[in-house]
Amino acid sequence: MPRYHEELRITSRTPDAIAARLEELILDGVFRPGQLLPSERRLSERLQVSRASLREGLRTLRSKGVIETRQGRGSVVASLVATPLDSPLMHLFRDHPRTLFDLLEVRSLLEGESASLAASRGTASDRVLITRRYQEMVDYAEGAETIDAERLARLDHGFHLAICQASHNPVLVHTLQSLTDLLLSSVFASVKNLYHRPRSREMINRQHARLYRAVVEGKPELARRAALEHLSSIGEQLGEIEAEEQRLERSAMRLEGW
Amino acid sequence: MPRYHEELRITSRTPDAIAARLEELILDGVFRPGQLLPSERRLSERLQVSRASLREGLRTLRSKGVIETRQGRGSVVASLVATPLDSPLMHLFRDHPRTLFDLLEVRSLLEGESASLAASRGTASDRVLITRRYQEMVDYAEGAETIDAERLARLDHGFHLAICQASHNPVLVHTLQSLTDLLLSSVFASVKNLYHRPRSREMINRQHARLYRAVVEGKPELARRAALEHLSSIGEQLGEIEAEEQRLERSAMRLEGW
DNA sequence: AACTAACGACTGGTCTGACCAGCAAACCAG
DNA sequence: CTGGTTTGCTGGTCAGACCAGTCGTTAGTT
Repeated sequence: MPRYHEELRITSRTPDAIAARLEELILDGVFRPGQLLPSERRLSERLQVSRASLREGLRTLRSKGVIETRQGRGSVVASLVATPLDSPLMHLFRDHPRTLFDLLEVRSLLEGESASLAASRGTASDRVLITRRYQEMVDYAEGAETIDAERLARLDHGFHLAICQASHNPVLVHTLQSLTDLLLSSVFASVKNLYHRPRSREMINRQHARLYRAVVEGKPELARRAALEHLSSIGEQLGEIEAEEQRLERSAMRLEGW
Repeated sequence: MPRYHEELRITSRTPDAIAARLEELILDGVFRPGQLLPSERRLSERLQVSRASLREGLRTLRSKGVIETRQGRGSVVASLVATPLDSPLMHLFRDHPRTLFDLLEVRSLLEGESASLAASRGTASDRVLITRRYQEMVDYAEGAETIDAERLARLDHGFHLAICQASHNPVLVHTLQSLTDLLLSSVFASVKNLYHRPRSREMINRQHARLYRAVVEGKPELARRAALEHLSSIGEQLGEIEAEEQRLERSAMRLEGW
């Protein structure tokens, strides 16, 4: 029996409407890159269409590269941009550490805007997600007796990502994401060190708390300032660590008779 | 009962194999542009696959623009002249104009920062280069009797790029560059229209002049504001043009008896 | 207790046969 | 000849079935 579910019929053919609807959901952040979509059976039931039509809709998304599907597993939202590990910038970073600060400069700008938008545009469910990420991070930072820097870094990243996604600007999410990837892949070692220094960790915790409060309480300008200060202080810490490493390296070089 | 027609199973999933096979037939000239394909029932029988799979295959071709289908008529091979360049999230831009504003939002932020940095950090030689680009652009805009929109767009872009480079932040240059590419490749037609509208062109000229002066005179905040206003006004203009095009498209659809 | 093999409950992939909706040519009454 | 109706095609959609990977759990073995 053909259905007349208005929402999916108005625009055009059913499968095209399905594809458009799913794309919207992705843009709205309901389905996020890397996330597993509901199963075909569930989706077709939810959208009130047959699985055949649903599948045709999914197929157009697949051919556009928006989702990836594997039998037995499901469909996941593809990351909007494949970050080429060998990007033109990577070389700059290896050869010229000063670009690290250039990177942080741009990131500050984007993180600040992102926090501000999250505070002003964030929905209730965004705040729930942000809170969850924040709690996970705090729980681990305070609960664990031995801290795995890599894991903490991941939780930290998750927290910032949640805030960014609450900005409801996919372009912003994407841009910030790729810059973060760049940062992590170039100075990951230093970032790890950051979490090993008790003084740095304390400061980071305080800044996270301020940022978190500003965002969930919907105070854009406060959120922006908190993000900016957070980033700039991280920049300083990273600078110290880099300098330290260079001193170590140079003394090692002297030891080796250079 | 599932079939095991070797020819269509070896490579991959059935519908993909179908799409590939049909593309081959088109390339071989068996089906020519403009020609009506056999009906779905006939094709599915001929290729020994179910109509559902055949339809998924056809849908892939449709989303690639290889065929066009109308209910009650059939599917015809599209003239395969224009091969549009494909990007993962290009489709999102075409199908969801709202992301255009997300893009402009981020670009404004970066252009503003870029202008501000250029004003505060720019060296004498930076100012020389910026001035040169600005002059080239103004000379062409005022001197030529017939204006080539594409050339003007290139000069415009060169001006903004010179400013961005004066910020002395390679990361900023790179990020802004990639966003600009994205913008141009998604709405290039609209951008061109921008230069064809006398009112828009005048406004752009005035804004360029203000931005230029602020930068070379070393006034960061003024430069940022000029850039922001420039971008936001361009956003408005693009919005108008897009809306106009949609109106044209819709009336064309009515003409065709949709 | 630790490993492994088998099970079961998912997932997507495919098939079938049915009915609806649009189109066009054949047909028939005026 | 003209205009409306019938008829048989087309794609569009649906429900329900079964096949085929995947993964967590559980029962059996070592």
